[in-house]
Amino acid sequence: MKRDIFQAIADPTRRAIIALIALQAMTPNAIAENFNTSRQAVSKHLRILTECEVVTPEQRGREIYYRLEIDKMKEIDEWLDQYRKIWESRFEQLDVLLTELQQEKQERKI
Amino acid sequence: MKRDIFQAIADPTRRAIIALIALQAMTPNAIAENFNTSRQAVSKHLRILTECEVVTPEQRGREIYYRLEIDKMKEIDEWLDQYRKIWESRFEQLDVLLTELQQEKQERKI
DNA sequence: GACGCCCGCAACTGTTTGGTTGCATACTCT
DNA sequence: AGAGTATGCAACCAAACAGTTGCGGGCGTC
Repeated sequence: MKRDIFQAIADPTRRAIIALIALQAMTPNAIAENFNTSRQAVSKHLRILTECEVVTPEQRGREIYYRLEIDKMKEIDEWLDQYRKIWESRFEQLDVLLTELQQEKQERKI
Repeated sequence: MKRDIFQAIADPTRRAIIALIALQAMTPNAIAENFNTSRQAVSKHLRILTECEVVTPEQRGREIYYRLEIDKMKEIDEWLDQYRKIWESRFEQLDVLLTELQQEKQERKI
């Protein structure tokens, strides 16, 4: 079964889990208490997130803390980069257009 | 039916379509020719992408050109921003740690 | 107007997914 | 060792999804 980061963030519940554990690792029970979902549902999402390596389990006694692998988020950032270039170049084009219009205005004044 | 940009990019075929039409609008047939998929399969993905407003159809004669709404990509960028802050702060912490180690080294030399 | 493209829509199929329920395992505390 | 807690795993279900097939409606050319 091939999973990727994009599938991981496709589900709103999973995005909520990611946001929740971003700042500090949490246990499945603690996560489930934070929004109205059953522990088992959270557990299934955590399994998927673990498979995607977005999240890493850390056993501490009888509890398992799940920690966000922030580096995986960078993968999305890298993928987005190709489009960032496009919207930045569009912005530059708009900028060029605006300055051209400004120049025309100036020339007409003369 | 609620769709969002994250569902749009969850499917690899859809990411390929997005990448394909990023630079210039294309028709469903033209898109389908670019990778081994049927026209109808592409058409279904385009419908989902249209519902997510990632893509906009433009009728020209009997052809329909699909154009990428690059601004929708910015939404992902904005969502990613909260995590970007985290990994940047981690990097800074690492930096602080390194300079501290460096200082200790210096002090020991004295 | 008739034919040939380009395309969306509806019906159908096999697969995946999100969620629930029940059970087994492992650790902690007394 | 026994009770209680934290958790994963398998089985099951309904809904969603990706893809195929067939059909009908525009548009353009002859």
